[in-house]
Amino acid sequence: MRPLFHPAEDDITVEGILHALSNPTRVRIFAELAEGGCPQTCSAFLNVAGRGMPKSSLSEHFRVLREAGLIRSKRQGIEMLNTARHDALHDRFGKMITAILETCTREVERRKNQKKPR
Amino acid sequence: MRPLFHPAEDDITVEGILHALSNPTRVRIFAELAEGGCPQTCSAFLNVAGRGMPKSSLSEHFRVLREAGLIRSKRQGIEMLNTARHDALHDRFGKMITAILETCTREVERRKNQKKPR
DNA sequence: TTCGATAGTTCAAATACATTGAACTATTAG
DNA sequence: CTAATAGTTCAATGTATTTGAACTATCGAA
Repeated sequence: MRPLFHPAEDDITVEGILHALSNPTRVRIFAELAEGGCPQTCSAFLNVAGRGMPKSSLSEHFRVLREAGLIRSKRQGIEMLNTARHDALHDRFGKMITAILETCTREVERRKNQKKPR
Repeated sequence: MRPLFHPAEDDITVEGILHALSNPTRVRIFAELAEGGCPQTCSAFLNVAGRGMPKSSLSEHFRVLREAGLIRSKRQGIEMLNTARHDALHDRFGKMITAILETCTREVERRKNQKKPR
């Protein structure tokens, strides 16, 4: 298995971040990693979109997040632990990422409230 | 020619916005429309990425921005005038969009400064 | 030290999306 | 009517995403 690629801090781009976060599954994964604080395995997200997601698809989503520089993945025994790369992201992208996550959280709430009055 | 589709304010989604802005050409177009203030024709952006861009590609980029709810396009005589949909975007997405545009502007500067010391 | 279970990756095929040259529509001016 | 200009649409091609199946890695038990 080839070693997992993590870009250097300098090679992280705003396009890469926006592309990675423009997918609803990925933004939910990243939000949990960034806000939750503690490292999470990949399989913790198998039911992230309600229906179960194929693990090959999940693996691909983690790869995109990793190669955009948003997360760091590290093997710990049998599983993989993923964390948000707070340090690498804070100075150049912190404000933007915070705004994106806030907006996503708020919009999820909004949709819930909109669905009820039927 | 079928009439141009603009989503209702309520149908604008954060995924749609992030997807639209995850393309460097589109984010540059939107930045100019949002920051410049005055309406702009499509062809004003034919040289947006240095090299000339095919007008069919440009048309497609404008369609994506329009259908994400980021811009409004209106025929004015022979040409099309495009404006940022500030009102529709402000309350729910204003902060996020501002942060994205600020970050993109700053990152463009950063790349310029990085290229010089060669 | 092998077997089985679990976690995740990689491959390859199918499907979806993006790009673009060429043809088309719409408007204006002469 | 004709020509010129602005932009859209179509269709072909190219690129990216999705996913089942096969594979690798690690651990614990026999």
